[in-house]
Amino acid sequence: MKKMKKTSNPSSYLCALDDDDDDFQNPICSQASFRNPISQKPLKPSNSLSLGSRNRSRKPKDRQDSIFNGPCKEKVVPLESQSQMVDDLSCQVNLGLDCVDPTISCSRVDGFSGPNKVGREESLEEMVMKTKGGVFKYNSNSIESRLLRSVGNCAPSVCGNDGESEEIGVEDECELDVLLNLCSDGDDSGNGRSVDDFSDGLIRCPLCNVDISGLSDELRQVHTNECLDKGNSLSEPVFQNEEPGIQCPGQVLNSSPIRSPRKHVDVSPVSEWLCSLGLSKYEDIFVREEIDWDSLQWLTEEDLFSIGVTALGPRKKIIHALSGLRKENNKEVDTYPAANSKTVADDSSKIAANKLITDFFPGFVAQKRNRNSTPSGKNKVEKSRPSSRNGRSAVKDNARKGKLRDIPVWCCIPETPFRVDAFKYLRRDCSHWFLTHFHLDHYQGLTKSFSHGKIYCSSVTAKLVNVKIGISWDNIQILPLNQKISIAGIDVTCFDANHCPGSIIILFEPPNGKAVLHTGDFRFDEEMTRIPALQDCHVDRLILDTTYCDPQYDFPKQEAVIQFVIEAIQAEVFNPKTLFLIGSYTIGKERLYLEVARVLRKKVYINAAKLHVLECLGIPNEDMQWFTTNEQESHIHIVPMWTLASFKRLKHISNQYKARYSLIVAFSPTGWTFGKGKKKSPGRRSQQGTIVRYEVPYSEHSSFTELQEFVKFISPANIVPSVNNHGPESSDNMISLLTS
DNA sequence: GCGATCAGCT
DNA sequence: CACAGCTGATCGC
Repeated sequence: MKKMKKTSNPSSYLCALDDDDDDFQNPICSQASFRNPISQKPLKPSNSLSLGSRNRSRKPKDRQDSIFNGPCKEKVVPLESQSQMVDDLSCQVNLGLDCVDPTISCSRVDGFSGPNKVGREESLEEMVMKTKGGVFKYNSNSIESRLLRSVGNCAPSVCGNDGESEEIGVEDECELDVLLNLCSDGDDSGNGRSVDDFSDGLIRCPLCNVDISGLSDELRQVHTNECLDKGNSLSEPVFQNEEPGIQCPGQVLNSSPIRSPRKHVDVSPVSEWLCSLGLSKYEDIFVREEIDWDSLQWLTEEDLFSIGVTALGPRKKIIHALSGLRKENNKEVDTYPAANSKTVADDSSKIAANKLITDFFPGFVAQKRNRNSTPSGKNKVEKSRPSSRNGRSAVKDNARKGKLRDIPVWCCIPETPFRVDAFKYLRRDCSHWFLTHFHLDHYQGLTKSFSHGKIYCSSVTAKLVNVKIGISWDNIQILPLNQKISIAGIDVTCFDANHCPGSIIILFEPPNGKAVLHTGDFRFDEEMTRIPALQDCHVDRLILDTTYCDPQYDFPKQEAVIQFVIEAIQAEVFNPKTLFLIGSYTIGKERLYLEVARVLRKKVYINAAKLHVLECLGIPNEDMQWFTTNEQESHIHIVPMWTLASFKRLKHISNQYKARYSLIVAFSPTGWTFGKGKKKSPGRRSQQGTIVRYEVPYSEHSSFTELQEFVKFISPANIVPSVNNHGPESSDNMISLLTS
């Protein structure tokens, strides 16, 4: 495999002292941290730390000075800032390399690996059991364990072709194929004209191929709707190629575009619906009885019995689901007046024909809007909204008209009936919803009323989805790590994304050989390059987490930052009147504070809600012991990130704890610390009175160089940035940065 | 009253 | 500028 770039070049993190007193940097610490290849040299447990055993011998004054001067003092001071530093160095704490004993193996950074580092496969059942029993090991997400388990796991990839074979006949293409290809998401996978084919700069009608570039959005819609109406008269063939969407788990997808003769009754939505209920075995019966979507609604329990669904369980399941369906249909009828039915996509019985016309230009409208919106607009899982002036009424308007928001291209997997992190765009033409991890911007739109099929995610995410949102286990399918499984006839393999607990990277391998790798949010790790499935697979489309797709974001490895935080705390931990605060998200940053606890052998305080969440992560008991919900037991508190965002809030906390603590030291772990104009240090320090805040570049997203490494490793034919993708311009920009 | 959605904010 | 949220207002049921 290729040689990884060393991001922790000591010199790159050295910088001059900040001009601003309030934003003082300690370059000494940064150097100490980055010289230390922590990933190879384990941290030393605190009980054997040499640092004056945590400064017990220091005088009170020294203590005060120490924390205000930065966390760690090194004997060797970089030349450029020595003179400025000297005044501040009032204590001789020697941290950094000197206190690291390379002979002591601290389990740490692979603390997230562990008991599950076993060289065996973990069956789906086992995973479900473990998850349900609350003992699923978080560590099983570790790269090591994952790798071990992946050995021998990955069957020869079906996508190992040269990327040129177009087995789904290009020559068989007809207008309807084109339409269906476009429906599948504007895929550029080769057969048929797709949005990417507009590279001639012209926007063409997907149906008649006439150049409609000169028309406004509205007129394009009108034009294409007219074509659609014409096309509807051929409604029968419209469904001919819809089969991929109705494949059931385990079924082998027929890659030939020429399908077996179709019945006149369209049962595909029914089949899909049955699959979503886990009752695909009754599909044949429904086909035989020619039960289409309409007649489905009228089925009674007696009918079911008479056609052969004799088992009570499935019968009840179907009846229950039908009643929900009817309710929903009534709702839809109310919400979407018949006059607008032409543009209503929310009817599974008309999957293709009634697709929103804007869906035929995936990304286009959204991109255009995004270009008009402020560049600061968060774009993750799309945040394109109409102008804020009358945004709300516009949204309402759209809802009334039955318009659905366009699904961003990075939420769709071409040639599959799958959507990824697309719960904001729920609709009934899809019943396979993948969730890469449990962060709000990825599961937004998912509520306990979800009834759109199955949610596919890791066991940790599954548990959170169940516990925190209230989704029934019936609607959740746990994806095993490093194990190729077949869903709707498409090979799917998941890998640990090294983002937050339960986060996954997903490899989709449709029968056409054009594999799609969706990273979700991820932090690249060299270990990923040793995953056989990723080594062997030719990835046609890489849907990439481009959060930090800018060379300025070249932050250090997590281990280095963890070390920095540990040292910073160590430098002051002797002082019982110091309160340490570490920021975290709902999930995320666990590795940081758990490591702090383990190395310092100090419990950290979390509130009950946080404990509840952590219990879902399958953290081993030996690690759970470091958490306490009794705040008296700890002076290291885990708090939400935004608590640390402003000194105003910190002061509020300070006041609350006036009696107990005279000093607050807060750590805000965020990659943005490395933004423009920010100092390249592992701990940007600022202070107001008795409150000290470190912004530490602890990121759970890939740095720019890591992104480059990953792209080089995957060598995809196409890249689709999933973050900060405001349209072709920004997308192309990011891609050229990555591949330069 | 409750859940969902959204704007504004950090 | 914004990781991944939170808070409060509003809306629909």
